[in-house]
Amino acid sequence: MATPKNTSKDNAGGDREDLGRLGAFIRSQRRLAELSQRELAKLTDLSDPYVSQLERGLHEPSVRVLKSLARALDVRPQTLLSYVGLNDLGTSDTPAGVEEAVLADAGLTDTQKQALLEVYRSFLS
Amino acid sequence: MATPKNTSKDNAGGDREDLGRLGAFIRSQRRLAELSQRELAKLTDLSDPYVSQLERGLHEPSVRVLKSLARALDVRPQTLLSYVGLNDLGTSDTPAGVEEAVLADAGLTDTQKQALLEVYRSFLS
DNA sequence: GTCAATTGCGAAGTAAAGTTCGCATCGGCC
DNA sequence: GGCCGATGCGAACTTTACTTCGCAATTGAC
Repeated sequence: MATPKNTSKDNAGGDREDLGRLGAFIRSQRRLAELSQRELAKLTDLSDPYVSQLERGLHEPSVRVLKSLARALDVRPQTLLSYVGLNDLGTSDTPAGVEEAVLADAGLTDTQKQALLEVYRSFLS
Repeated sequence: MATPKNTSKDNAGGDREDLGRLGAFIRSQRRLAELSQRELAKLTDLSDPYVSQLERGLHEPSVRVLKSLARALDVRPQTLLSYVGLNDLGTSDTPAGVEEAVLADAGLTDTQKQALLEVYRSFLS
Protein backbone atom coordinates (compact mmCIF):
# COMPACT_ATOMS: atom_id res chain seq x y z
CA MET A 1 0.00 0.00 0.00
CA ALA A 2 1.76 3.12 -1.17
CA THR A 3 -0.85 5.31 0.40
CA PRO A 4 -0.72 5.55 4.17
CA LYS A 5 -3.91 7.49 4.09
CA ASN A 6 -5.74 5.36 6.55
CA THR A 7 -7.36 8.00 8.62
CA SER A 8 -10.34 5.73 8.75
CA LYS A 9 -10.37 2.05 8.11
CA ASP A 10 -12.55 1.96 5.00
CA ASN A 11 -11.79 -1.52 3.83
CA ALA A 12 -13.41 -1.20 0.45
CA GLY A 13 -10.75 -3.18 -1.30
CA GLY A 14 -10.66 -6.93 -1.78
CA ASP A 15 -9.79 -9.04 1.18
CA ARG A 16 -7.09 -11.65 0.90
CA GLU A 17 -9.13 -14.05 2.88
CA ASP A 18 -11.86 -13.93 0.30
CA LEU A 19 -9.44 -15.32 -2.22
CA GLY A 20 -8.96 -18.40 -0.16
CA ARG A 21 -12.67 -18.98 0.01
CA LEU A 22 -13.07 -18.34 -3.69
CA GLY A 23 -10.32 -20.82 -4.42
CA ALA A 24 -11.88 -23.44 -2.20
CA PHE A 25 -15.18 -22.95 -3.93
CA ILE A 26 -13.67 -23.29 -7.37
CA ARG A 27 -11.86 -26.42 -6.35
CA SER A 28 -14.94 -28.04 -4.88
CA GLN A 29 -17.02 -27.15 -7.90
CA ARG A 30 -14.39 -28.52 -10.21
CA ARG A 31 -14.28 -31.80 -8.36
CA LEU A 32 -18.00 -31.96 -8.33
CA ALA A 33 -17.89 -31.76 -12.08
CA GLU A 34 -15.24 -34.47 -12.12
CA LEU A 35 -12.72 -32.30 -13.87
CA SER A 36 -8.97 -32.12 -13.56
CA GLN A 37 -7.25 -28.75 -13.35
CA ARG A 38 -6.05 -29.20 -16.89
CA GLU A 39 -9.51 -29.96 -18.18
CA LEU A 40 -10.96 -26.95 -16.46
CA ALA A 41 -8.09 -24.91 -17.81
CA LYS A 42 -8.93 -25.97 -21.32
CA LEU A 43 -12.60 -25.20 -20.85
CA THR A 44 -11.84 -21.75 -19.54
CA ASP A 45 -8.99 -21.05 -21.91
CA LEU A 46 -6.57 -20.65 -19.03
CA SER A 47 -3.35 -22.37 -18.12
CA ASP A 48 -3.45 -25.17 -15.63
CA PRO A 49 -0.89 -23.74 -13.20
CA TYR A 50 -3.03 -20.65 -13.03
CA VAL A 51 -6.07 -22.70 -12.15
CA SER A 52 -3.97 -24.27 -9.47
CA GLN A 53 -2.95 -20.88 -8.14
CA LEU A 54 -6.51 -19.66 -8.16
CA GLU A 55 -7.68 -22.63 -6.18
CA ARG A 56 -5.08 -21.87 -3.56
CA GLY A 57 -6.11 -18.24 -3.37
CA LEU A 58 -2.91 -16.73 -4.69
CA HIS A 59 -4.55 -14.32 -7.09
CA GLU A 60 -7.63 -12.24 -7.59
CA PRO A 61 -8.90 -13.18 -11.04
CA SER A 62 -10.16 -10.61 -13.50
CA VAL A 63 -13.82 -10.43 -14.41
CA ARG A 64 -12.99 -12.03 -17.73
CA VAL A 65 -11.63 -15.05 -15.91
CA LEU A 66 -14.48 -15.13 -13.41
CA LYS A 67 -16.99 -15.11 -16.20
CA SER A 68 -15.26 -17.92 -17.98
CA LEU A 69 -15.01 -19.96 -14.80
CA ALA A 70 -18.65 -19.45 -14.02
CA ARG A 71 -19.63 -20.77 -17.38
CA ALA A 72 -17.38 -23.80 -17.19
CA LEU A 73 -18.40 -24.69 -13.66
CA ASP A 74 -22.04 -24.02 -14.35
CA VAL A 75 -22.57 -21.52 -11.59
CA ARG A 76 -23.89 -18.00 -11.85
CA PRO A 77 -21.28 -15.29 -12.28
CA GLN A 78 -22.81 -13.54 -9.30
CA THR A 79 -21.87 -16.46 -7.14
CA LEU A 80 -18.22 -16.10 -7.94
CA LEU A 81 -18.41 -12.35 -7.66
CA SER A 82 -19.81 -12.60 -4.19
CA TYR A 83 -16.60 -14.24 -3.11
CA VAL A 84 -14.59 -11.33 -4.38
CA GLY A 85 -16.87 -9.03 -2.48
CA LEU A 86 -19.15 -7.54 -5.02
CA ASN A 87 -22.63 -8.30 -3.93
CA ASP A 88 -22.89 -6.75 -0.54
CA LEU A 89 -22.08 -3.05 -0.40
CA GLY A 90 -25.40 -1.41 0.15
CA THR A 91 -24.98 1.22 -2.58
CA SER A 92 -26.52 3.81 -0.33
CA ASP A 93 -29.82 4.94 -1.75
CA THR A 94 -29.49 4.79 -5.49
CA PRO A 95 -32.62 2.93 -6.39
CA ALA A 96 -31.60 3.15 -10.04
CA GLY A 97 -33.33 0.23 -11.58
CA VAL A 98 -33.40 2.37 -14.67
CA GLU A 99 -29.76 2.02 -15.57
CA GLU A 100 -29.78 -1.69 -15.36
CA ALA A 101 -33.14 -2.08 -17.01
CA VAL A 102 -32.04 -0.06 -19.99
CA LEU A 103 -28.80 -1.93 -20.30
CA ALA A 104 -30.53 -5.26 -20.08
CA ASP A 105 -33.14 -4.41 -22.67
CA ALA A 106 -32.63 -6.61 -25.70
CA GLY A 107 -34.79 -4.44 -27.91
CA LEU A 108 -32.41 -1.52 -27.88
CA THR A 109 -29.18 -0.99 -29.76
CA ASP A 110 -26.16 0.18 -27.88
CA THR A 111 -26.41 3.64 -29.30
CA GLN A 112 -30.01 3.87 -28.22
CA LYS A 113 -29.12 2.71 -24.76
CA GLN A 114 -26.45 5.31 -24.51
CA ALA A 115 -28.81 8.00 -25.65
CA LEU A 116 -31.51 6.96 -23.22
CA LEU A 117 -29.12 6.88 -20.33
CA GLU A 118 -27.80 10.26 -21.21
CA VAL A 119 -31.27 11.73 -21.08
CA TYR A 120 -31.96 9.90 -17.88
CA ARG A 121 -28.84 11.15 -16.19
CA SER A 122 -29.42 14.68 -17.32
CA PHE A 123 -32.80 14.53 -15.63
CA LEU A 124 -31.24 13.48 -12.38
CA SER A 125 -28.84 16.36 -12.25
CA MET B 1 -21.67 -4.32 -24.51
CA ALA B 2 -24.03 -6.17 -22.33
CA THR B 3 -26.42 -6.65 -25.14
CA PRO B 4 -27.12 -9.90 -26.89
CA LYS B 5 -25.71 -8.54 -30.08
CA ASN B 6 -24.15 -11.95 -30.34
CA THR B 7 -24.70 -12.93 -33.88
CA SER B 8 -22.71 -16.10 -34.00
CA LYS B 9 -19.47 -15.69 -32.17
CA ASP B 10 -19.17 -16.90 -28.64
CA ASN B 11 -18.58 -13.69 -26.80
CA ALA B 12 -17.23 -15.22 -23.66
CA GLY B 13 -13.99 -13.29 -23.61
CA GLY B 14 -13.64 -9.64 -22.85
CA ASP B 15 -14.42 -7.32 -25.68
CA ARG B 16 -12.27 -4.27 -26.30
CA GLU B 17 -15.28 -2.31 -27.39
CA ASP B 18 -16.85 -2.72 -24.01
CA LEU B 19 -13.97 -0.88 -22.47
CA GLY B 20 -14.74 2.19 -24.51
CA ARG B 21 -18.33 2.10 -23.34
CA LEU B 22 -17.32 1.60 -19.76
CA GLY B 23 -14.91 4.48 -19.99
CA ALA B 24 -17.51 6.76 -21.48
CA PHE B 25 -19.90 5.83 -18.73
CA ILE B 26 -17.38 6.50 -16.02
CA ARG B 27 -16.52 9.82 -17.53
CA SER B 28 -20.12 10.93 -17.83
CA GLN B 29 -20.88 9.82 -14.31
CA ARG B 30 -17.86 11.63 -12.99
CA ARG B 31 -18.86 14.84 -14.71
CA LEU B 32 -22.36 14.47 -13.48
CA ALA B 33 -20.97 14.38 -9.99
CA GLU B 34 -18.89 17.46 -10.77
CA LEU B 35 -15.64 15.72 -10.04
CA SER B 36 -12.22 16.09 -11.59
CA GLN B 37 -10.21 13.01 -12.42
CA ARG B 38 -7.97 13.75 -9.50
CA GLU B 39 -10.88 14.02 -7.11
CA LEU B 40 -12.35 10.77 -8.31
CA ALA B 41 -8.93 9.23 -8.05
CA LYS B 42 -8.70 10.25 -4.45
CA LEU B 43 -12.16 8.94 -3.67
CA THR B 44 -11.38 5.60 -5.22
CA ASP B 45 -7.83 5.39 -3.95
CA LEU B 46 -6.48 5.24 -7.49
CA SER B 47 -4.03 7.39 -9.38
CA ASP B 48 -5.38 10.08 -11.63
CA PRO B 49 -3.59 8.97 -14.80
CA TYR B 50 -5.17 5.60 -14.32
CA VAL B 51 -8.61 7.15 -14.09
CA SER B 52 -7.78 8.94 -17.29
CA GLN B 53 -6.78 5.70 -18.95
CA LEU B 54 -9.91 3.98 -17.77
CA GLU B 55 -12.12 6.68 -19.18
CA ARG B 56 -10.45 6.23 -22.54
CA GLY B 57 -10.95 2.50 -22.45
CA LEU B 58 -7.30 1.51 -22.26
CA HIS B 59 -7.67 -1.02 -19.50
CA GLU B 60 -10.08 -3.51 -18.07
CA PRO B 61 -10.25 -2.68 -14.38
CA SER B 62 -10.25 -5.36 -11.73
CA VAL B 63 -13.32 -6.04 -9.64
CA ARG B 64 -11.65 -4.26 -6.76
CA VAL B 65 -11.42 -1.13 -8.85
CA LEU B 66 -14.92 -1.51 -10.24
CA LYS B 67 -16.28 -1.82 -6.75
CA SER B 68 -14.50 1.27 -5.62
CA LEU B 69 -15.64 3.24 -8.64
CA ALA B 70 -19.22 2.19 -8.15
CA ARG B 71 -19.15 3.46 -4.62
CA ALA B 72 -17.58 6.76 -5.52
CA LEU B 73 -19.85 7.40 -8.47
CA ASP B 74 -22.90 6.24 -6.58
CA VAL B 75 -23.98 3.64 -9.07
CA ARG B 76 -24.65 -0.01 -8.44
CA PRO B 77 -21.67 -2.32 -8.95
CA GLN B 78 -23.79 -4.39 -11.30
CA THR B 79 -24.12 -1.44 -13.58
CA LEU B 80 -20.41 -1.23 -14.06
CA LEU B 81 -20.10 -4.97 -14.34
CA SER B 82 -22.62 -5.04 -17.11
CA TYR B 83 -20.22 -3.01 -19.21
CA VAL B 84 -17.53 -5.58 -18.75
CA GLY B 85 -19.97 -8.23 -19.80
CA LEU B 86 -20.98 -9.95 -16.66
CA ASN B 87 -24.68 -9.85 -16.42
CA ASP B 88 -25.95 -11.52 -19.55
CA LEU B 89 -24.98 -15.03 -18.58
CA GLY B 90 -26.81 -17.26 -16.21
CA THR B 91 -29.18 -15.08 -14.20
CA SER B 92 -32.43 -15.70 -15.93
CA ASP B 93 -34.24 -13.37 -13.58
CA THR B 94 -33.77 -10.34 -15.75
CA PRO B 95 -35.05 -7.23 -14.06
CA ALA B 96 -38.52 -5.96 -14.46
CA GLY B 97 -38.10 -3.74 -17.49
CA VAL B 98 -37.42 -0.20 -18.49
CA GLU B 99 -41.00 0.99 -18.15
CA GLU B 100 -41.42 -0.11 -14.56
CA ALA B 101 -37.95 0.99 -13.60
CA VAL B 102 -38.55 4.47 -14.92
CA LEU B 103 -41.90 4.75 -13.24
CA ALA B 104 -40.48 3.56 -9.95
CA ASP B 105 -37.61 6.02 -9.99
CA ALA B 106 -38.04 8.54 -7.22
CA GLY B 107 -35.53 10.93 -8.69
CA LEU B 108 -37.66 11.79 -11.69
CA THR B 109 -40.65 14.08 -11.99
CA ASP B 110 -43.74 12.85 -13.77
CA THR B 111 -43.01 14.96 -16.80
CA GLN B 112 -39.51 13.57 -17.01
CA LYS B 113 -40.81 10.05 -16.73
CA GLN B 114 -43.21 10.70 -19.52
CA ALA B 115 -40.46 12.11 -21.72
CA LEU B 116 -38.14 9.22 -21.06
CA LEU B 117 -40.76 6.66 -21.84
CA GLU B 118 -41.61 8.43 -25.04
CA VAL B 119 -38.02 8.21 -26.20
CA TYR B 120 -37.85 4.62 -25.10
CA ARG B 121 -40.97 3.59 -26.99
CA SER B 122 -39.86 5.39 -30.10
CA PHE B 123 -36.69 3.36 -30.04
CA LEU B 124 -38.58 0.13 -29.85
CA SER B 125 -40.60 0.79 -32.95
C1' DG C 1 9.35 -54.63 -12.16
C1' DT C 2 9.09 -50.51 -16.25
C1' DC C 3 6.75 -47.67 -19.16
C1' DA C 4 3.40 -44.21 -20.53
C1' DA C 5 -0.17 -41.15 -19.35
C1' DT C 6 -2.30 -38.07 -15.94
C1' DT C 7 -2.45 -35.18 -12.05
C1' DG C 8 -1.00 -31.01 -9.26
C1' DC C 9 2.38 -27.63 -8.52
C1' DG C 10 7.11 -24.66 -8.47
C1' DA C 11 9.98 -21.44 -11.14
C1' DA C 12 10.84 -18.17 -14.47
C1' DG C 13 9.07 -15.57 -17.93
C1' DT C 14 5.56 -12.28 -20.61
C1' DA C 15 1.65 -9.29 -20.63
C1' DA C 16 -1.37 -6.30 -18.55
C1' DA C 17 -3.01 -3.61 -14.41
C1' DG C 18 -1.88 0.28 -11.72
C1' DT C 19 1.58 4.14 -9.84
C1' DT C 20 4.95 8.13 -9.71
C1' DC C 21 6.63 11.97 -11.94
C1' DG C 22 6.37 15.49 -15.03
C1' DC C 23 4.77 18.21 -19.06
C1' DA C 24 1.39 21.11 -21.62
C1' DT C 25 -2.84 23.65 -21.60
C1' DC C 26 -6.50 26.15 -19.69
C1' DG C 27 -8.52 29.42 -16.72
C1' DG C 28 -8.41 33.30 -13.13
C1' DC C 29 -5.93 37.07 -10.62
C1' DC C 30 -2.69 40.80 -10.20
C1' DG D 1 2.28 40.98 -19.82
C1' DG D 2 3.48 37.21 -15.90
C1' DC D 3 2.02 33.93 -12.12
C1' DC D 4 -0.73 30.61 -9.89
C1' DG D 5 -3.42 26.44 -9.13
C1' DA D 6 -6.18 23.08 -11.41
C1' DT D 7 -7.07 19.81 -15.10
C1' DG D 8 -6.06 15.97 -18.39
C1' DC D 9 -2.62 13.15 -20.34
C1' DG D 10 2.19 10.81 -21.93
C1' DA D 11 6.20 8.09 -20.44
C1' DA D 12 8.65 5.15 -17.57
C1' DC D 13 8.34 2.41 -13.69
C1' DT D 14 6.51 -1.30 -10.17
C1' DT D 15 3.28 -4.75 -9.15
C1' DT D 16 0.17 -8.27 -10.20
C1' DA D 17 -2.33 -11.33 -13.43
C1' DC D 18 -1.42 -15.00 -16.36
C1' DT D 19 1.62 -18.40 -19.41
C1' DT D 20 5.27 -21.74 -20.85
C1' DC D 21 8.11 -25.23 -19.37
C1' DG D 22 9.35 -28.70 -16.50
C1' DC D 23 9.50 -31.80 -12.36
C1' DA D 24 7.86 -35.21 -8.82
C1' DA D 25 4.18 -38.09 -7.35
C1' DT D 26 0.47 -40.97 -8.57
C1' DT D 27 -2.21 -44.58 -11.33
C1' DG D 28 -2.86 -48.21 -14.33
C1' DA D 29 -1.32 -51.60 -18.29
C1' DC D 30 1.83 -54.72 -19.70
